[in-house]
Parts: sequence; structure tokens; C-alpha cells
Amino acid sequence: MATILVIEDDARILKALERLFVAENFDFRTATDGADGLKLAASAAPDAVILDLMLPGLSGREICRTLKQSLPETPVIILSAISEVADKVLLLELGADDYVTKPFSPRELLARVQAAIRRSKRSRVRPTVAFGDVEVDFARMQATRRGSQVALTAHEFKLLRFFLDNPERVLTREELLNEVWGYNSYPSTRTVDNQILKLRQKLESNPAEPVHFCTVHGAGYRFIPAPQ
Amino acid sequence: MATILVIEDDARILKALERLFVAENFDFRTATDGADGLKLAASAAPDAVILDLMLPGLSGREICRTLKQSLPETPVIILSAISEVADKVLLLELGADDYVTKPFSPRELLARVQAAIRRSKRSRVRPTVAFGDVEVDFARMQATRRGSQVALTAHEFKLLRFFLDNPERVLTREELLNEVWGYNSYPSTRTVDNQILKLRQKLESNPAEPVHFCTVHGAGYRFIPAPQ
DNA sequence: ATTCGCTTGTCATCAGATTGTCAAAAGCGG
DNA sequence: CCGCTTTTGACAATCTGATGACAAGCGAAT
Repeated sequence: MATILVIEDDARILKALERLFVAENFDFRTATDGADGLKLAASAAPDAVILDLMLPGLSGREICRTLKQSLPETPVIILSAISEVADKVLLLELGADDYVTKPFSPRELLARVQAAIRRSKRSRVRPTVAFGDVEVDFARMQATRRGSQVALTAHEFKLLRFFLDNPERVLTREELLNEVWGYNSYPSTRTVDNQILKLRQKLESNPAEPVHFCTVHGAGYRFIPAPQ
Repeated sequence: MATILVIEDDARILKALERLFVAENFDFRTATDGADGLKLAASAAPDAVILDLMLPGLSGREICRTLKQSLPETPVIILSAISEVADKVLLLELGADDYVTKPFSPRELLARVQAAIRRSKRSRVRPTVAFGDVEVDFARMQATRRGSQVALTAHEFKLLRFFLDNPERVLTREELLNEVWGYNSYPSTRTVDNQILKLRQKLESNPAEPVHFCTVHGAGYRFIPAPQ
């Protein structure tokens, strides 16, 4: 199973995270300050690191930078109060792969960690995920197709992320509406079709005959990362 | 159908929830205090628990913690006033999987419960079923015969699933129409034959002499997973 | 064994449902 | 207020499932 290292000084959060990740069969390691964290990261070789930006001793930013220098391929997920990441550019500078703001939902954190690990396993170089001739960088909210930039909107990204997190599975329109749009909004199912249409137009080689974003008539849609 | 346990002391809310979930064919169980709730959770093995944080007797938090210890697989959805969950970290600490704040929309609660059940099942259910030289993956809605892809429609999958759930048993056309097509539609029995025909053509080695989808003259059909 | 009556297999066709697509309206943030 | 994103509604294109006709198969009685 995967190993995860959490660098965090709040005991409450540590305990909560332990419960969450142990339930998912992670090998769970912790450090309560930066120095410890860096040592453990070197010895335990975790598959991902969750890092609180607010720590005693070394600053979280410093730790992140150092981590990324010694273990560039290990994904780092930043845990922080909203105000601290008002500027996302900062996170990119730090080399972080993703971030979750406090207060956060357990599910979301888990999903992001798992996605980060998946991503890092697939391509050990950058925090990007690729399918077909498309490359997606979630940290930068950018996508490229055959090397050229494709602009995606916030919703399109959310939808794309959900597809990437649930490859091959048939996802019903309702499931997509619930998970991507949220439980409080009730757009018509036509909205989903339109959003799919956009993804196809932007990311498929031939939008008329989608290879990745496939229709399953009478059921919903299925994302297929690699055709064939 | 799925079983749901609601631990809640407000009779009005209980009644509302009962209407909601019974209409969706849930097996609906209730407890009005924590001790009862824990007992019922152990005996009824619900697929999900809805828990009010404000209860007489044991505190909701205590109940949640205990629930998660005894039944870590069972998703718990917290029901609470807004002020009680100002801090989502608290919920994480409790081990809850999701939460809804009062006043809540019935539809949202229902959606969240269903999503939670889906998620919990996704992680433990074996994804594929096999019979003869056929392999079926319901999550992906794909089937293969001797390793090669077979395209099945949504209805065909429904029918196939019902057969797989009721192997060896003779199923009358009426039974199939009710269970697979639903109680509201009344197609002729010829429709069933046609659907069976399709399954045979797609999944049988020799459709003319079916081995799995067998006719029981004068009665209906019987599914036989392993011939002989 | 043959025949008759009923049940089932099979096919082409058509109506209905589902989805793709577009343009206009409604939101939304700056 | 403007420009962009999202949603909606309408229509076309597509696919699916239901239907009915007819052939073939089965079982029982002759």
C-alpha cells in the first residue's frame, strides 16, 4: 500500500487524518515540525506528502521548497487556511502539486491525495496527467493538445478532473451533476451534454467521433484515457 | 434494496425522512436515541446511517465515533444545525463521511446518501462477474467474450444483471417484465423474447443452441452460469 | 408416427426516447 | 456596464426497444 507523510502540528487534525488514511490502508507517517518532516521524507520515501503551511520552526514554504529539491517526484499537497493561498502563484513557486484549504472535506483531501499519487506514478516528472495527445496540469489549470494550449473554464476542469479520477467507469448524468456541480444546484441534464460537448470540442482530435469522452446510450458517459 | 438507519429524536423530521426514503424503496429503520441507534446499527447492518448531532442521552459525537469503530465501512452522514459544524475539521475528527445542515433539502440529503453508499460499495465490491467464456464489468458497462469486446445496451445490461442475480431459477416473462422493465411499462411478452435473443446472439457461442440463457417451454427462461 | 395447438425464435419496421448541437437567455465577476 | 461562462430550450440526428408477422419448435393426444 501507499505511504503517506503528514507534516502538521495540530494534534486534532493529525488524529483525524490518521483515521482517514489508515481506513484506506495507507502506511501513515507523521511529523510535527519541518526538520522532522524532511528527515522522515528522506528515510520513509512516502508516495505523497501532506504539508501544513503554518508550522513552528522552519516555515512551511521553506519545507516545501526543500522537499521538492530532494524528492522532486513526490507529490506535495498543501494544507492551509484560505487566506494563505489567496495567491495560487505562490504555490506553484513552491513546487506544490495541489492544495486543500481548511476547513476541508475528508473526501476531497483523500481524492486529491489519491489523484496526486496516481498522477505521479504515471509520469514521474511533472504534476501533469496525460491521455491521448492531451496533457493536463491541474496545478496550473492548463491543458495542452499536441503541444498547443487549450483554454478550459473552471467547470470544464472540474468535470475533467472527475473523469480522470473515475476512468473507465460509466458515470450517469445525475452522478456527474451531484459530484461536479454540487448537490444544491439542479441544472437540467442537458447541461451535462453541453459541457461534454465543450470538452470534446477542445480535447478530442475528432469531436464528432469521441475517443475519450464516450457516450453510453441510456446510461451516461465513460472516460477512456487510452483508446483501444 | 438498501437499508438506512436514522438516529434522530425530532418526530417531525423522522416522519419527513421516512416519507422520503420509503418512496425510494429504502428499508427505513429509526432510533430516537444513541443507545438504541448503536444497537440497531449492529443488528440491522444498514448501508448508511444518518445521524443527528443533537440528541438526548449520548452525545452525537460519541455515537459517531463508536459507530465508526464498530462499523468502519458504513458511511455516516451527519445532520446538524449550521452552527454546530462551523468547523468541518470536527466532522473529520468524528469520522463522518458527509454532512447536511438543517434546514436541509430532501433531495440533497437523498443524493448525498446515495453517493455515500455508491462510494462505499465501489471500494469493496468485486467489479467483474464471469460465466462461461463471458466476463461482465457492470461499473464499466462492458462485456467480453473470449477476450473480445461485446457491446451491450443499457436494457441488455439490466436484464443480464437480473439473470446473474437469479441463477438457475426459472424466471417467467411477467417476472422479468416487472423486475427489469419496471412496473409502469407493459410491453408484450414478445419483447422479452427479443431481448433474450439479443443476449444469446451477443453472448452465446452458438446462439441457436443456448447454453446459458435457456428456454423453459411454457414457463419462461433460466440462466445457467456454468453449463453441466 | 402424425397431427394439431400452442409456445417460442427471428426478422424488418416504426415509434419513441435519448443524445448532439446550436443559438439565445441568464448569470456572474470585474 | 461589458465580456465571459453557464444554462436553457429547440430542433435534428441517432439509437433503442416494442410490435406484429411468420416460421420453427415443442408437447400431447390421436
